[in-house]
Amino acid sequence: MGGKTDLRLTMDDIAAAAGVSQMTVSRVMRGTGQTSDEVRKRVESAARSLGYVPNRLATALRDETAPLIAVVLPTLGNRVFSEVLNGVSSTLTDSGLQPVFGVTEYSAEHEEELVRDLLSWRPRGIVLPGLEHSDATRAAVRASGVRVVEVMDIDGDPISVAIGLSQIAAGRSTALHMLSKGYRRFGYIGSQGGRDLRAVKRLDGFRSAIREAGAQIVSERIVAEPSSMTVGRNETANLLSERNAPEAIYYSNDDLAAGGIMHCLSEGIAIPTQVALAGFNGLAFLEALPVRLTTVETLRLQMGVEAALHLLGHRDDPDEISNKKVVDLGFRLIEGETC
Amino acid sequence: MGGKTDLRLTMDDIAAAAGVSQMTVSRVMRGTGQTSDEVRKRVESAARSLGYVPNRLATALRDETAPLIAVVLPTLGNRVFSEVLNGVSSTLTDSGLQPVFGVTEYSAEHEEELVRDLLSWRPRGIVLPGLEHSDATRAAVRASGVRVVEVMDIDGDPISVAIGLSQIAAGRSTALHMLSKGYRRFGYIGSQGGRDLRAVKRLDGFRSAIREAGAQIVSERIVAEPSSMTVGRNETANLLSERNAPEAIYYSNDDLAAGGIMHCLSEGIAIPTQVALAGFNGLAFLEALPVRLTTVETLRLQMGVEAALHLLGHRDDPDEISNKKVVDLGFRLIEGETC
DNA sequence: TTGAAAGCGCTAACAA
DNA sequence: TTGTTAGCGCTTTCAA
Repeated sequence: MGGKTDLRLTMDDIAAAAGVSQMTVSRVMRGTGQTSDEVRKRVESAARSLGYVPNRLATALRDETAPLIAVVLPTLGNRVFSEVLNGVSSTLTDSGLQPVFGVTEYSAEHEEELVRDLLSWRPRGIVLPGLEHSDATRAAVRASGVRVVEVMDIDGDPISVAIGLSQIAAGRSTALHMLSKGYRRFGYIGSQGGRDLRAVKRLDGFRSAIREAGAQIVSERIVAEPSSMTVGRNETANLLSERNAPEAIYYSNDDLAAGGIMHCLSEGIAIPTQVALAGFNGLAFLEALPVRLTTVETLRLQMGVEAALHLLGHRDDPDEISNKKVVDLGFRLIEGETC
Repeated sequence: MGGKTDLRLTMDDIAAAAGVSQMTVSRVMRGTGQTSDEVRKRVESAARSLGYVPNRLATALRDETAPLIAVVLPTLGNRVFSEVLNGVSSTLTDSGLQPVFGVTEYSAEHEEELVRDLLSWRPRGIVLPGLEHSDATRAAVRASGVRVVEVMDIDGDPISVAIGLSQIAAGRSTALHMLSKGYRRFGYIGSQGGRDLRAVKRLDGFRSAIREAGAQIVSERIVAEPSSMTVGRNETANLLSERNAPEAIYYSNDDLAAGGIMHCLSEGIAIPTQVALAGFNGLAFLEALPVRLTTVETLRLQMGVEAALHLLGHRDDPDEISNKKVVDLGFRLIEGETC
């Protein structure tokens, strides 16, 4: 009971300074129960002057859950995921919850470990990217009993709630649009070495529609690197220099497609007459390009927002029987000048 | 002491299943102390089969500190900060620490509240953006005793460790380059309504060099919105349509400047003969543009990495006497084709 | 090599 | 209106 030498202040310190019990400090801090104005003022001024910061670890331990929302992201290198994170984060402001996050770099093993790590914080909820997870990951989430939302994709069987769009339908839709413009010979440019499973689904949807129409994909280039405008530009150059080059190119996302536009602008290649292009995501910067890209608009920010609202309990819970729910935010094909 | 109905497993549950004491489970989990192979195996298999997930809240409460690194960001809407976050996050992988973060939206009051919230997790360290913080924020950080790193800027007095670059020098350096090319009448385009204090410092540095040379800034346009290519494109159009339009434009960052390039490409305005442009940051996507922007390269990812390493204790501690340290990562003027 | 006791800082429940 | 007690799940200390 000697003098406190630690920097960390506890409610006991404030209690001593204010001449009340520690429990009274707790009540004043939380504004619960009845406390006389007199005492409240004494406690508040003691807390302020000593610079008391509550210890949420203790509260969380007591409550058996921490005011945290865990967010798993494939990468921070792609705007798309920082937009989802932004949606979660901004929705959490003023809710008293904090986001904790980790990045998998598109690896299922990393995801498994990361999910375990994040769950050990006893978060109020967890946001996962996509619907493909290892059995162990699924089991860990289920066993934890925390609310889960899987974002981005709805083509598959969610653990509980999925919020996103049909990636397959988005790919098909792009194909149908391009086919309607009369293109028959297609190229595809992707990145991440095929580890982005949503991109794979889009390509599947795209490919099936192309085949059904009797048209063909003459070349698919999927590089190992992350996507970027530079990669898109270089791969477009490579693709167009192949003999038997395609009339139209489908890119796995807007960054790559914008790189394609840049290549054409630099080389004086006419769009869409010499080559047609289509992207995916509808990123804001496309508006500023000299040529408007045809793309599929997705609602990344809103996915984060809706996910957070679900985890906060401001949305309907999953259906009682199946314990599952799918929220299709849809997509919109935006016809630009590139096909 | 009845049967456990909760989903949450504790070491007691594992202990019961393995027929040992809870303390033995703790030892096995952490791999400390001596445990017989026999017992270790029993405990490990019980933990695995029951799906035990440790409760870090309890450990953290006991340890008086949580294995967390708190990160404060002005916004997630700007690539620059997600790159810093990425640097922190990737450096933390395999260190056993998790990033928790929050966004201030460039508001000092939000920052104050956010910092208090984050400190209540008893993190191992905290990363703050820039050197300008309210007295209360500074006091809270100091009182908490956690390690702090301030990133992005080194023009000022750090709380402890600052890692970044001289924003003022970066602005001056750009001005000197443009002056050396013979431009005398300048324009400036910024965003965030002047709330981005690093941008303000760059402009100060730019302005002083321009004045010293006897040249002038004929127009400054600072919009309230966040920066984007679209804003840059529109504001460039506005600036160039003013009578008495400038010969050269300095933008507060690359997104805005890239928008300027797009405007010129679309309108057939020759760069740099009709108008010269310069940006700031050296973002990767610039490489893909048809016209290479003259800009100042900064090391966002590295700032995050260095900040995390400091907080992990893998870098020198601040000087014993002053308790402060400044790490100047510098910047590099990249001469493109725009001035 | 294993176990029992105490306590980290907080809050629910009960008592005064 | 205020205070006391017990305990959240771990780990440190001491004992067996």
